Amino acid sequence: MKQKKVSLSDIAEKLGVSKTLVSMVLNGKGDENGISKVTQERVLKLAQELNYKPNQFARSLRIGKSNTIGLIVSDISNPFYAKLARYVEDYCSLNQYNLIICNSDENADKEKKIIDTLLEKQVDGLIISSTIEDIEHLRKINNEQVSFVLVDRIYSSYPSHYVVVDNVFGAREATQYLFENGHRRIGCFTIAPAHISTQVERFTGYKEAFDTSLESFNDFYHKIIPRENMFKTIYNILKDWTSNKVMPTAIFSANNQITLALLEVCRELNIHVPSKLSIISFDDIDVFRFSNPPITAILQPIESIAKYAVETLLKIISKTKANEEITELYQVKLQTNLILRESVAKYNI
Amino acid sequence: MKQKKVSLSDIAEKLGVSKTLVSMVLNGKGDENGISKVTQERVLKLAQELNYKPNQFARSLRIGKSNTIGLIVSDISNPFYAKLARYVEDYCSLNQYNLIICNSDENADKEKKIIDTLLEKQVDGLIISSTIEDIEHLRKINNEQVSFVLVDRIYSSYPSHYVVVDNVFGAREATQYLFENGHRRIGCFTIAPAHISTQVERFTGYKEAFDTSLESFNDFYHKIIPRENMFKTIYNILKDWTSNKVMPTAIFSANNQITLALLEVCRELNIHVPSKLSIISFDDIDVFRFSNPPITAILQPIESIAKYAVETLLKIISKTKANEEITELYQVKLQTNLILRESVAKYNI
DNA sequence: CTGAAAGCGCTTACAG
DNA sequence: CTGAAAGCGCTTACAG
Repeated sequence: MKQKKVSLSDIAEKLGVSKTLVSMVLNGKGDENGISKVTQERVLKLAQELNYKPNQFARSLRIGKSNTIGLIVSDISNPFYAKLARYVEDYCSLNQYNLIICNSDENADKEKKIIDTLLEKQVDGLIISSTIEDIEHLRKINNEQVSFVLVDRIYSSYPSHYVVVDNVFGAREATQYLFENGHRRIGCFTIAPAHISTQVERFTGYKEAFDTSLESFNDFYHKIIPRENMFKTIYNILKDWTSNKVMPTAIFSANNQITLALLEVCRELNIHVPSKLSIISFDDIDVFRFSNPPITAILQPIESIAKYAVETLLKIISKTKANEEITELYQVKLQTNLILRESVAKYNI
Repeated sequence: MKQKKVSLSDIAEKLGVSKTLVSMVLNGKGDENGISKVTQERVLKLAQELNYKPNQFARSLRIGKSNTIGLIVSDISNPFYAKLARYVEDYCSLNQYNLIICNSDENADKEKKIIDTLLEKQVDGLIISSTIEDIEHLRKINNEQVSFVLVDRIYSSYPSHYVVVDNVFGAREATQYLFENGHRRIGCFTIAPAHISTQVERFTGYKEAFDTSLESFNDFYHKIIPRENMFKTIYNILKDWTSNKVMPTAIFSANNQITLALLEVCRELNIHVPSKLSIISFDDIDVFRFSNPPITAILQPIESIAKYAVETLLKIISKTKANEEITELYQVKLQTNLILRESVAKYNI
């Protein structure tokens, strides 16, 4: 049988003092309120003995602050988000904040529900890698109670605080690298849903590389891969390209999950990487270091993303609590790094 | 500027009814309390309009239940725990529970602090992959307020609810597979700290395989790898074995992180896998499907672990709340599956 | 059918 | 130096 939890009044009663006093002492405000050392000692000692743990609900209810923030990502088991979540957690606990992590599964309705639940839980703020297309909803959140900062994905048409990576730059650099290695027929795979900013921007970067390389561009080689049946979809695309003798010599993959599926398809179809097909991928996950061949990839500074996101959010939260007007928008854009490995071959020019 | 949150009394006031009534209607208890349909409609409508969100702190404080559970793992960015967390999250939300995930970093003190924080947050229960060696602390938790179930790791000397995998079986089957392929000099790498039950059990399974194969066993080939400097440690071990001409022909690795480091070392030392060294690993992570060569691995049924853990915990919680005596211990042990790939070669007998 | 009141466990002005 | 009282936003016996 569980024992009853001990509360402030339990301590106060046993000591014959008031709850006020106990509360002050336990919150380190004993000195500033001139509570005698002796009394403080007694309180501390008994709290220790009884293994007293303040009820955070009561506390939060009273002071109107939960010291909790929520993180919403599409899928925590995706290595990119797993790492991101880990670092966000780290920076939260560094600042005495708790974190609640939620998965939206790339489903806008689910994300909206999650936001509602999180608001009911009175989180002080939100870090969101949003999948919602409808900007109105974000506006609604903003008008409501919480501060939030967007990570990873943003809405170009809606100004907000955000911490992202320069996807255009990263994608362009990668595609240019393919050009430098002699490739001209370069495919681009992005992942559905197509409106997600990362995918839009990476496609833009890919496209821009054609301009800087003075190559004419058409989007024949751009394919949007649905999340379900990635393997099958890619399989059919490659089959189609080969049989029509228009197989590209290189593919820029804008998402790590797509790259994994692409690698499997290549294995299945006996398309050797990189001699028959060069591959370059966004995100640098563990698999790419160990795969055959190791994959040339665009590394995102995940820890920095997490750090800036948490710091920005906490800054906004404290300003809001202090009733300060927030005039500026905190917008951080970080650089990517191209990690050269062995999945890109020179194409004979 | 954020608008003030709307509360029950706001609604009650505007409608000229009591908070009681509003609360009842919003909790779906309108009918059973015989609130007229019309009134119910009005309440529901206004709540909707005002975008009312019940304050869960107040609610939880009042009813003494948070509908939140905590999950403690060593590192959420380890793919095994990332997947586990994902599934636990799924089963939680399926049951209207929220989840708080924390990382202990294999640090017992940190884990204890996390447990305290979680208790202050009034979680209804805990799912723990514990790194604490000192059983007394667990006993303390048990005597306190929360129900908990252990996952992944257990304490053989301390009876508790748990959901684990049959590590002995998995390790034995894997090692036997090496024997069947002609190997006799078989190494075993476990990860520190050595007291963790998974590592102990996997070593036991490895050892048992020698018995069933009628081979004499000595622990010369068993090495405990510290978490820091895995690469360097393994590097030195392999160097040492080769120069002393006692290099094993196969290694059973009891942890996926070790396997990754081992793979890197082999690459560095030009030890070809599997022709020079066969490798078999616990945990089946993405990398193993794509690595060169693909790694033969022991698959844990992560989703089932999560499912049973959540279900068990919720069962215990509801019994406790109902003041029922919990007489039996819920202990689930699940089977592993050996996934055959290409990292084990036949050793000429 | 509906409401007044108590209470969950805290913190914080205010008073002495 | 210390305490009584109010109040955060809910739910729930209880009364009518």
